[in-house]
Formats: sequence, structure tokens, C-alpha cells
Amino acid sequence: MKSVEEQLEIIKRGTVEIIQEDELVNKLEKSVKTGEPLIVKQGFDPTAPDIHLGHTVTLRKLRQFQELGHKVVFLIGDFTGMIGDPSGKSEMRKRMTKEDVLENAETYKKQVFKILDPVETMVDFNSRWCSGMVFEEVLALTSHYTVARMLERDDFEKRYKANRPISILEFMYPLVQGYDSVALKADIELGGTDQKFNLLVGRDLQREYGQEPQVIMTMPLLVGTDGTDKMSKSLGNYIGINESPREIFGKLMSIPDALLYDYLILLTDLPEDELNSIKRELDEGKINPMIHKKRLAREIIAMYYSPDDAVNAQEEFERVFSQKGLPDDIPEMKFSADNGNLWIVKLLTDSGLCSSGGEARRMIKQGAVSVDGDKIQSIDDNVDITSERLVKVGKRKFMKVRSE
RNA sequence: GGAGGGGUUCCCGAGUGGUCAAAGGGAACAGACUGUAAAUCUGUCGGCGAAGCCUUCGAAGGUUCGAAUCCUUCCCCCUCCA
Repeated sequence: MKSVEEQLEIIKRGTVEIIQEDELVNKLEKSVKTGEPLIVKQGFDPTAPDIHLGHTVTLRKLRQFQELGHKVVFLIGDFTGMIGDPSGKSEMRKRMTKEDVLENAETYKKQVFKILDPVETMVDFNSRWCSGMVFEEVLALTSHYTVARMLERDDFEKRYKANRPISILEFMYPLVQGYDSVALKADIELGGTDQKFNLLVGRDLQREYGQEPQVIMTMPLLVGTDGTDKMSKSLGNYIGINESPREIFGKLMSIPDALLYDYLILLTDLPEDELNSIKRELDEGKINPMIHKKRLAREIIAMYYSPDDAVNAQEEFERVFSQKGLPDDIPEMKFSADNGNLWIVKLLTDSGLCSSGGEARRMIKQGAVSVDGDKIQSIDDNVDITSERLVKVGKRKFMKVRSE
């Protein structure tokens, strides 16, 4: 096991806040002395089994803890997910069944173990202790916190002031999450900066239950591909680690330049001095940021796929978009046609290249559709598909079609 | 329990009997310019082989030649008072 100083240096990298750092040092010292690993916990919503780069920020930190020999608990908050939130104001929280949760958990594991060590990770569910709680225990839990303190939480305060509803159930969430830390006797809890309040509740509750309070560590929230909001599935500004190398490469190339440096720090293992020199180059404007974006994309694809995949993705990207060539595998489809002719609008909708006739007409009118490189001029055009034709819609949709 | 306000197309939001597939903004998509960056400009943005027709304004009924707009019932949300 590494020394406290060495561990601390690794642990601190990229964090926004550690509360309290001296407590962390104490815990590490004790751990080094006794050889007992620290219990590091992070909770996850059971509803979103699509892991994206935003999730990987804290997951990578968890991985570092594992490499340092500590015990990571990947906690799935299935209990609250199975209750659902009837007030469902911000987003529809659907009630999930046990089966849903288990299924999602499996999907989670598959993806998460691209980052975490599958052997060393303890996957747990908070229903394990929550489901069995009797009402007395629940009431006792609620007695440890006050409404005023709850309202300290940023979004509660805002909603309260804006006369927007807050269900009592929502008040319970931080308590449940905090109680999870009690149940797990967590030493450290990790989360994004938006989790700070909930993490702090865990500290308070552990104290109330006679435990040594956990240290909390917050990590920056990764801004999504739109450049404004945090990366999230519901906003559609995410890059999933399960997406194909080609998609990941493309999406990373299209992030706003302003995000590039943050992505490099938070998502890659590039050494400090290299990051610094990249930052210098970017700040001085001497280099086209695209160069480093390609680097970023390669690093990430190499991490979740392989270095070869990374190189291939880049080659294909350059061919298709820089040189306006063709991608490697273009989907093929066969259609029945009278005399080998197929009306272009029908071709676009039946192939799925356009979702409706209206959209197909629009695309054609806007000059976004070409067949074998020739732009379609009229929505009345027919395409002779007796031999294979290459249809292109917009910049990135390709398909080879021919009659059956 | 009482009083009042409200539910509109992906989101916000205008619209109080025909000229409404519904203003405006955002998002998104396409084109130009680029580095699939940003900014900018242009266009599109319910469905239909599209003249015209069909479905949409919380739900179901009703009035009317005609309803997002009026009436009835129901569902949901918010505010204030208690």
C-alpha cells in the first residue's frame, strides 16, 4: 500500500472540494497503519443505465481508489426508484419494478466495469436496508433533520421561493442517501458538485448515529456537448461510453472549443506536464484546437475500446468529413421497385433516412440529398435502383440501395 | 374546508368563435462559411404521392354552419386564507 502522501496526491487530482481534508488524512493514516481499506461509496440512480462520459468523471476517481487498495461500493438507489415520485415535477419519475431495477443493474455493471475493477467492486442496493425499515425507524430518521436545514439545499430553496412544489418525499431523498452512508459505514462518499448537500447530510447522519462522519469529495460536473448544461441523457447532450468509436469520435470533435481543456483533464490520464503544455498552446492560440480534440478523442476511444479502434475512428473521420469521402460500413437495403424506379421521397422514408415524407421533402428542397454524388433537384424525382446507388442525406447519413 | 389562477404543438409562451397546423423565443434539423468549434447569414420545423385532405391546443361530451377559444362533467397543477 502506498504512503499517505502518495495516496493523497492521486486522490486530490481533479477534485473540487474535500470536506474535511484533515479527516481524510486521518483515515488514510489509520488505513495504512492497520492495512484496512477505506470504504468508498457512490450512489447511482437506477433509472439511467446508459453510462456517459459525465459519469466517468467520478467513476475514474473510484477506480483510482481501487488501485490504491480501497473498497469501492457501487450503490444502486433502487429503493427510491421503486417508490417513484408522484409529484414528478421536474421529470417523470416512473415507478420501477424489482425486475426493472435488476435489469438496469445488469446493464450498469456491463458498462461500469469498463472502468471499475469487476472483482474488487461491491455492487449493493439500498433496498437491502431500506425495505426492511419499520415506520418507527423512518420517523426516527426524520427527527435528525430540520426543515430549515433541508431548505438550505440550493434547488429546494429556489423552488420554495419560486412557489414551485417540493414533495415531502423529495425531502426524504437526502435522508435516505445519508442513511445509506450509515448503513455502509462509509468512510468516503463521492459525487458531483451538485451532490454536495446530500453528501453533507450523510456526514450529519453518521454523527447522529454515532459513527465517524464520512469525508466527502466532489468532482466537477462535466458540461455536455451543447457547451452549456451538465451532461445528461435527458438533455441529449451526452456521449455514451457504449456508443461506437465512430460516434464518440464525431461527437468529441463537435464539442465547443471551450470545453476541450476540461475534457482533457477530467476524462484522460494525460500527465500533468503534458496537460500544461496543451493549455499553453491553446491559450496562446498558436495551434488549431482541432489537433488536440483529435488527441482527446483518440485517448477516450483507446480507453473504452482499443488504440486500434481509436486510429480507425480518426482515419474514417478524416476521410468522411475532412475529405468528404465515404465511411467504412455503409448500411445496405433492398427495395422493390416498378421498372427499377423508386420515387425519391418513398426511398427516403422507407429506408429510414428520413422519418416522414415531410422531412424528406424538406431535405430535398434544402439540397441535402444526393444520389451517387448528384444532388436531387426535385421532390418528384425517381431513382433507378436496378444497380446499386449511394444515397446521402445531410452530412452523415449514408445508405446503399438497390432493387431486390 | 373556503377563494382565486392555470393545463396550447420537443420546451417556454401568445392566442378568448371563423383569416389557426396555431404569433414570438429556445432547442433541433438542413444549406452557406469552417476545423462536424464558436459566431454569423438563410431556410425548415404535425401527418399524407400533398390541389387538397386528415390528426393536434389536459380528458370526455355538448352548443354552433364553424371551437384552442362558449357550455357541462371529469382529471391534474399552482397561489392565497384556514
